[in-house]
Amino acid sequence: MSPRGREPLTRERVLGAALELADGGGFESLSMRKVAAAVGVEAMSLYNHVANKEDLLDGLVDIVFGELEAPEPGAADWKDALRRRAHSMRDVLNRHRWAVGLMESRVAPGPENLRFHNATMGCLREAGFGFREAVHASSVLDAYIYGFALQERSLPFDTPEEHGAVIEVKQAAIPDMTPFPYLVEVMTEMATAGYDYATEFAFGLELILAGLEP
Amino acid sequence: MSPRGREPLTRERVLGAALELADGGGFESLSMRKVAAAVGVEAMSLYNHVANKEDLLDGLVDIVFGELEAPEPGAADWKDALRRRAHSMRDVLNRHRWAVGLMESRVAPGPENLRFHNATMGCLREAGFGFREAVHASSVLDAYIYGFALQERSLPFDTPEEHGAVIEVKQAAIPDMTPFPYLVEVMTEMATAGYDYATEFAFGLELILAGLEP
DNA sequence: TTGACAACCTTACGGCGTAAGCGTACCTTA
DNA sequence: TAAGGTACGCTTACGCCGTAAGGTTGTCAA
Repeated sequence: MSPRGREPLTRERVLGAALELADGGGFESLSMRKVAAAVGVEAMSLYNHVANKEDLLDGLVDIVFGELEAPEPGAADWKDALRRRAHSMRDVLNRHRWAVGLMESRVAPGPENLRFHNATMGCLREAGFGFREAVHASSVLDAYIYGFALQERSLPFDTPEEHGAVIEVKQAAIPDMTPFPYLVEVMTEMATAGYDYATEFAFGLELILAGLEP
Repeated sequence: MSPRGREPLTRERVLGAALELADGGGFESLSMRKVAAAVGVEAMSLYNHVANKEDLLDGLVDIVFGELEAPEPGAADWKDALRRRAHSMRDVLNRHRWAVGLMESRVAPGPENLRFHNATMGCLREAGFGFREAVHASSVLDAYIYGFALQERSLPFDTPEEHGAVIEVKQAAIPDMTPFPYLVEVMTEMATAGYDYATEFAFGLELILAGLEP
């Protein structure tokens, strides 16, 4: 039980506060001191619940893995299962943009990580993919999904209006665009017609799914 | 001219030293003080040649863009031009693994960045792709390439022998793998047969290229 | 000769991750 | 009830980090 009435600090509370700070946009400035302040404690007290900052990040990444919709091994429509898996990953990675580069780079994979990858391989194997083919399929899908999330993360605007404004600023900052006529075309076209990431994502995803067969 | 005979420090020398440190594996611990020491100067002296650390990173990223093989607008075989572009990107991103997450996230794109993207769009437009289709094509290709590089970067081994060793360690660290039979299959299979990134990359690339037509 | 300027310097500030060790409230066992 | 152990919070301190402020010095143009 907790001393002095305050409800007890746990690893879950620490990770929850860190997740909130990271999602709030302050991932690159996320620090042990700020997490500690968010849970009303001094920095060093966190070390009773996480081994170090790396361990804290491992915990965050596994929470994100837990939010992903794992495909069901043995699903009737394996292609649709993979489609829904992909859209789930894009949604989740957009909620937690800081996580994009970290998902597959943890040395110590957490339980949700294992669960998710096991389900993906299971779905492919049960759909009739051979072992090598299943690895190929998950590799190309994940590369595309993470790569798309990476590109989507790096654009500093969300609405089409912001989009246009940013492009104008960028164009103004570059002294002479005449050597790059094809880029000028992209920028003017996008400034007027906007850009829809969801459509773009679906295009590439369907292209890849169409090329996959057991 | 330089005082005291020592050849003058330039932005290029600063970026060169920083690139060497980053490629040497110390990107996450790259600091202004270390770059300064590498060029025989105090940290604050760097600020005569770069605005700040962000500007230094912008410079590094543009150097990497400069190493990429840009496709030629109007190439006879546009598909092969894109294929060579993709392999060039994988090669370069493997030489500069720290750059993977940074390439498309710079607020201020450098001249080599502009040159490369202009060439890519030009190659697609001249191959007969409509404007929207060209954007689709470059989006799916780049997402795949960057995503693949991201996954390749995060694996902490290079040779098949190291690969096996790492897998054994990982498997030993996880208490009970029985809930994840499909993962066990992957790990044992890979430990014996190894894993070839080049083949894996080519598989996905050809799948995507096969699905692209003007 | 003078004065401006560029390039390198020292100093200092606030923030970082975390090692070391202290204090106190609680639980177990005698 | 008393004694000892343990869990969990705390303070302090170290060596890093990026960079603001401003000093020094060697080289030029006027």
